[in-house]
Amino acid sequence: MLVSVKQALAGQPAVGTKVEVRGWVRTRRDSKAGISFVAVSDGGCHDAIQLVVPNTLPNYASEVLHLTAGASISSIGTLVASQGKGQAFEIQADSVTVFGLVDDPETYPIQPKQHSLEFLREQGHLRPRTNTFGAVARVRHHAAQAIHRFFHEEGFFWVNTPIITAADAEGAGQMFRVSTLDMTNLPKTEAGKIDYSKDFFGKETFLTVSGQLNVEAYCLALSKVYTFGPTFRAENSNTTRHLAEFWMIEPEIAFANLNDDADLAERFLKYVFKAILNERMDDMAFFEKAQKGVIERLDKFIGSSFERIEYTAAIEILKNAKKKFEYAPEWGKDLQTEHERYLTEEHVGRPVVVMNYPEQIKAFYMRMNEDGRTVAAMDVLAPGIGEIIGGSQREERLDLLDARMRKMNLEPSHYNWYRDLRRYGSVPHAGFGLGFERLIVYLCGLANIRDAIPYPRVPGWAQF
RNA sequence: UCCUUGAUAGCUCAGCUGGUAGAGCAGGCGACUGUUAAUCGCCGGGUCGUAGGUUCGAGUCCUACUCAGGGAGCCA
Repeated sequence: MLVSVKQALAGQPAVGTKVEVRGWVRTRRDSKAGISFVAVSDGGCHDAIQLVVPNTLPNYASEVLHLTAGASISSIGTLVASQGKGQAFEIQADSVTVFGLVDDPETYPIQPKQHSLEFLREQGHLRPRTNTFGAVARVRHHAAQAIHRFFHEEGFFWVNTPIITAADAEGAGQMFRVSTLDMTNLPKTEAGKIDYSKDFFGKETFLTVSGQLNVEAYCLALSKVYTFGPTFRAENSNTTRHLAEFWMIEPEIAFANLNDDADLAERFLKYVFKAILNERMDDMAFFEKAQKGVIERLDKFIGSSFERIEYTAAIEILKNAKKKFEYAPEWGKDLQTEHERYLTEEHVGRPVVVMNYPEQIKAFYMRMNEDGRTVAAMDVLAPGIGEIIGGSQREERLDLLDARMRKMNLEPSHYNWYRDLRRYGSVPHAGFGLGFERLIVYLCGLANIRDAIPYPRVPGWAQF
């Protein structure tokens, strides 16, 4: 019977049964005792199963001895308890069928050795065969499943907001243009500008930078909703934390305030972290070897309650801190990464929610507080990474929303459908945004976000 | 975009005050072995990122460019 490598490693279905496994060779070791040991991985779990291949097989000399890392095979044999150390079970092979050998083993990029992550980024089509990227892919899948499961269990509906949009959701952020116009022969208006009425949608269109505004409309109908999909930013950011194409999770809850939002963020993160520790301990153990403390970090995160601090209080804490900062903390300015790390790592030593920021540094849709100078915004800061979630209570009062838009030089009439939501049965509501890849970076202890997504897109790089 | 570091064999790297290139791994061959990214021996493998310049002579010094890493800003 056909079994997965994962099953075989667990001795399933039972020692003594004839099983078939299929996968890719990791290593081959020959013994003159008349056998070869072939480690085979099918990617379904971290470890490879060991095949014990006797030299009596008809294709032993012609094929088995030419197996190198990356070759694809299937093998039928008997599942047995291993005589060697290092694995509990192995397969005593009766046959080995080769699907594809490696053309030129010397230049096959994925060798049984440590590769640099930079090198592997240039091998985007082969890097999923490595331990690291196999593990990242599996953790990513389980995280995505846990996220959907969390929201589903809490009564949320998944809303698929559009990828192609006409407006800039936050009035900030460079967008990728979507157009079918002939770039070598652009239609012009009488004023000499590009005539987008001739374009596919009859107007200027872009790839979305956030699904938030769209999902708010569904929130004010279905009460609890979330988005989980791709997002695009054309910023020229060359950092370990930015991608031009990334996946974002944005829940939105009606009849809720900022405290409800922070509660949701806390339940959400703990649920997902718990799921990964329960479901992917094999891969987490592997990451632990590369980055000591990643498991403990998640354990502590799950076990601690989030500290909540007012922005104004946070500034005071930073001003009174003995630590010297490169940028002096000052009320009215955004917290620097060094400030965020200090608050969460040194001052409280567990996750922190900073709440109620000065209005001038936050987006137009965030709700004005009673004090008239702060808005109901929050950032969740985590030890070891800093900001992991940003959210807010939304401004549900039309007059105040319009006032803030004008203050930020946005034309309210361009947002009429969004303003309608405040005219017809408006309610207090709140939500937050989370970059999925940043979550993966944190879970796996990765250093660069380009390794948290299968095919990273960043300025100057769109290979594969 | 700014600052900074780097680019030498398929991969990871060494190569001093300039004197025309080395190791480990991988690959091939052999030895040995129920082996664990095995071990040992031998062999093949390089336009030193690109283009100029200085010099009798450049991997090494200078200039420009390209690409990459790290940091910053922006943010998720």
